[in-house]
Amino acid sequence: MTAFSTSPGTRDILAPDSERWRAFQNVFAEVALASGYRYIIPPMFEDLGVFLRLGEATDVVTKEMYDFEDKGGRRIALRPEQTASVCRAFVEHRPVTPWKVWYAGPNFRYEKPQQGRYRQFDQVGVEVLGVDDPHLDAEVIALADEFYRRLGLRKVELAINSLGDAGDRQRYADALQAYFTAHKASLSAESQTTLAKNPLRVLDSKRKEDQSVIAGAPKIEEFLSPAASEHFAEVKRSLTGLGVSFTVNERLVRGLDYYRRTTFEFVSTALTAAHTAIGGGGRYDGLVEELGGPATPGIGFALGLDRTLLACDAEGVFPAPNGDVSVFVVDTTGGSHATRLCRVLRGAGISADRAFDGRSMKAQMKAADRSGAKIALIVGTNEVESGSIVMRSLSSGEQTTIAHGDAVSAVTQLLANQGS
RNA sequence: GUGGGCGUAGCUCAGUUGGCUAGAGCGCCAGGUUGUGGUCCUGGAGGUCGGGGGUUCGAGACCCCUCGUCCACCCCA
Repeated sequence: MTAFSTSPGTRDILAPDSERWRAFQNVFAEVALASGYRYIIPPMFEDLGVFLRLGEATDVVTKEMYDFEDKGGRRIALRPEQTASVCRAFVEHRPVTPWKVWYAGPNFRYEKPQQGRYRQFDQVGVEVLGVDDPHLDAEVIALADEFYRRLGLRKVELAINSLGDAGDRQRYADALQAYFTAHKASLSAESQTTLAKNPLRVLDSKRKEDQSVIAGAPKIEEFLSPAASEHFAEVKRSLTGLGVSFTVNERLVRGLDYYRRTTFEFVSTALTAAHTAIGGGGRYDGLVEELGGPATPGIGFALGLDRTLLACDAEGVFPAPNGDVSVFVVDTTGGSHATRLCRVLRGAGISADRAFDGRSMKAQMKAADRSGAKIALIVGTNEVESGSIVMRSLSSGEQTTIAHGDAVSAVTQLLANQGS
């Protein structure tokens, strides 16, 4: 019989990585909660239509959607991201604005896996609905910046841009369409294909043969309305005031069609792989409306958990937390003493483990060593007769005999001494 | 979806132009140590060589297909 393994693009996250993931999400939760964001848990699948609003020209929608028909005949899709779900939730519940939420969890995209890219991938992120103020844009960006700092990352660069309002964006897209069409012959075959679908995305091409054409392309700046232009200027002023360094990248258009005005992206310069973007986001004024809600401005970002952790590895920061127990109980009399001792210790808030199956003392000591415990409590026939326990420091090898009832206090004291 | 590399023990890998019952290190189990781990020594368990088909007297090695994985393109976190 053939054993099963995980589906392509998915994997088991085992300890200690799994504990690192939890710690990662905990740090993000702290940062978000400190800024007034509340936790939201949207469903992992929704009506396909929710995600079609991401834009008909986006690959996420056209070729990467995990969609299927459920037993009730509904068109369902596993969420490829969470922004659309949050907006749908906003329309459904109509919370008072500003509505500030944060989230963490898996998304699904049917792509070919490679480094830093999986079919099931985790993101953490925030969204704010109902606020147009450029100071919010700065707050949101600064929040991501603060999070990276808390992880210990230093080699993260922030690029920002403004795509203008819907009208600006459209006029710019038209201008790009005209420009690139005029220079079509000089573009790569891939970019020519892209041009037909979304001229903005041609700016994103990394191909060498496209660079000279891209360099001469019209700039978004010239198409921004006075309002959008002033909004962007205020975002930049606010960021500068916060001490968040950034560069303006006029070619930063990002992959999802719903972006308006402010867009931003975080890139790790410590990563050498193909995917160095570890987070990004922007404004999506108009998305709520498209989902059937009232005209509502929105902004948010999502950070890729995998990629950010890869960046952490590259910088040698944010290691996995220690998951070792404090005490390991060795019982050579059958195991019932270990059962009771573990219960007492755990009840007192001291993490404890023990061996099973009546293994030899040597084997149990080996297990104790491997457990990473600081202390071994040893109960053999001698100890049972005298009502005592041997307490051994696994680092120094020193051991003392304590009274059976003193286990918690003696262990607490020894741990305190070794803790420093 | 396209292209390339790689699939041999739990892990990392070696296996000469195809040739005995497929190896190493680490890990695991047991013993050396009749109550005590981390070092050392000895022994042991564990592999349908990703799967299927083919060539051959003979295939882990060669051919075809397939699956998986890694990397890159596309795109994105």
